[in-house]
Amino acid sequence: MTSIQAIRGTRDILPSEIGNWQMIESVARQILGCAAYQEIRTPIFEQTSLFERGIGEATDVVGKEMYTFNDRGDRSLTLRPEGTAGVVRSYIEHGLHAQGGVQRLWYTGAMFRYERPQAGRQRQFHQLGVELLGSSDGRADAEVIAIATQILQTIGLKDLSLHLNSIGDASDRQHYREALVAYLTPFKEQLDPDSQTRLTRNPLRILDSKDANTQAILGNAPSILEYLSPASQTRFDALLALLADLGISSTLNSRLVRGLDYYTHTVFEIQSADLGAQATVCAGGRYDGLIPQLGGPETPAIGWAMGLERLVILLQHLQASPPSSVDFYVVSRGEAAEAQALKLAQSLRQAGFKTELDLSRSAFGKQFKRADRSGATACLILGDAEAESKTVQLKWLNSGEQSAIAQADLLANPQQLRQQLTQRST
RNA sequence: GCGAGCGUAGCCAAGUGGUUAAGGCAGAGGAUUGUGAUUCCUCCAUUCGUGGGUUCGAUCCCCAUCGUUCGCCCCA
Repeated sequence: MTSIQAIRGTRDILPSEIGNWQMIESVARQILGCAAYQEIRTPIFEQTSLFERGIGEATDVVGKEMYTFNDRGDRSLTLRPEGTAGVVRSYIEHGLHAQGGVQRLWYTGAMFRYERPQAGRQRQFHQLGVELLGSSDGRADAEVIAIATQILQTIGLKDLSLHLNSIGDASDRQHYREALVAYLTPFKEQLDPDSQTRLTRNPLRILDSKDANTQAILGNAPSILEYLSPASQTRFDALLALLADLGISSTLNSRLVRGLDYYTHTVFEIQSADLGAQATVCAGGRYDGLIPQLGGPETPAIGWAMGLERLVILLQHLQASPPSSVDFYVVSRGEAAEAQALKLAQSLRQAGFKTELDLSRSAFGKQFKRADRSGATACLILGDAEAESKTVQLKWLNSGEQSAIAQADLLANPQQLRQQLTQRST
């Protein structure tokens, strides 16, 4: 193809598949509204240093996946690879912490990572996420997880599993890191090549290596849970009890570590077995250290993000996006009738009826065929005779019944018309 | 960034080193100049992602490139 096509790793969401997207957004909006979360919209690009400092210079996301460029003023900018950093920047910049108490925020939008496209992974993708800032209470962790679960359930997904872990505070993690390195170093030569380099750069990441041999070696490795301080341990136990009390089942996974540097204590993922290699549909955790690190006041916080493309893929496995059908399909023929048809269609729309006007000027037979295919409940017919008498033929498409009615009377009783439509549509 | 598979119309597809590139769906027109089923007829790829090479000749073989799919890395 020499014609212009969408950039690699980007996708058009076409009208035929938009239904699931809109459904997810409206479900999330409704649930988050009920939980008193407020939407926040932050810019799609930010100073590069925000992500370098927030996400961590050593992470792959920052190291090799960012869309970074210099603008005409020679500032280094980056298309956001995730949502939390921007929200936190905004929180600090506008002093939202000074408004007292906790802030419950949510966002949705496009994110960008320069990666090789694959099932459930694109370069431009969409996330929906929440951030609960200003509380270190275990109930905050439980609330946020419960909301994620509720959203996923309400949009109709099943067979999801919640994986949960605590990675403690910075000092817990430091002690554990040393213990893990001490355990793995004797096996260094037997580890897969990636894990060998991670041994010095980011040893915790070895835990979720997919290499079978590495996993076998990890069988006897120390667990992070043994290195939690008493306070961290108490905190985690409390969260487990709260979740159990909410009826949310979870799997404890001491190998679960997250890719971004800012996480502390609670980390979790919600996975589907139905997505191939990209199984995680929602992931998040607590990030008590991030806000001070970005220049804000000491503020504990927790959040998560869902990958919307992945949700849509799962929904498509369940059922096709529901087709939209119209109430009235208006066919007309002849100059006067066409003009009246346009007016009639417009008044139906103003009254809230979904109305499609045939613009083809082709034979009535063709227009009826299109009416049929549009899935319309009823067809309105205007020809020379109707134009003359200011009437319209109203035809119910699934029964074929047809009757004439004065144009002026069609909307005389909109409630009744709506009722008829509901009855006659199958 | 690495590895493997694939690229024929809007969609799904068959196909072969030789020349008019099956079929189906969708679409357009007509049989039916005011009534949607069905049926029937006609039309809808000078071209097989793109560029180059081998060849008397390439959609088919080779190379490159782009895209895509799956996996690795990593992540939502």
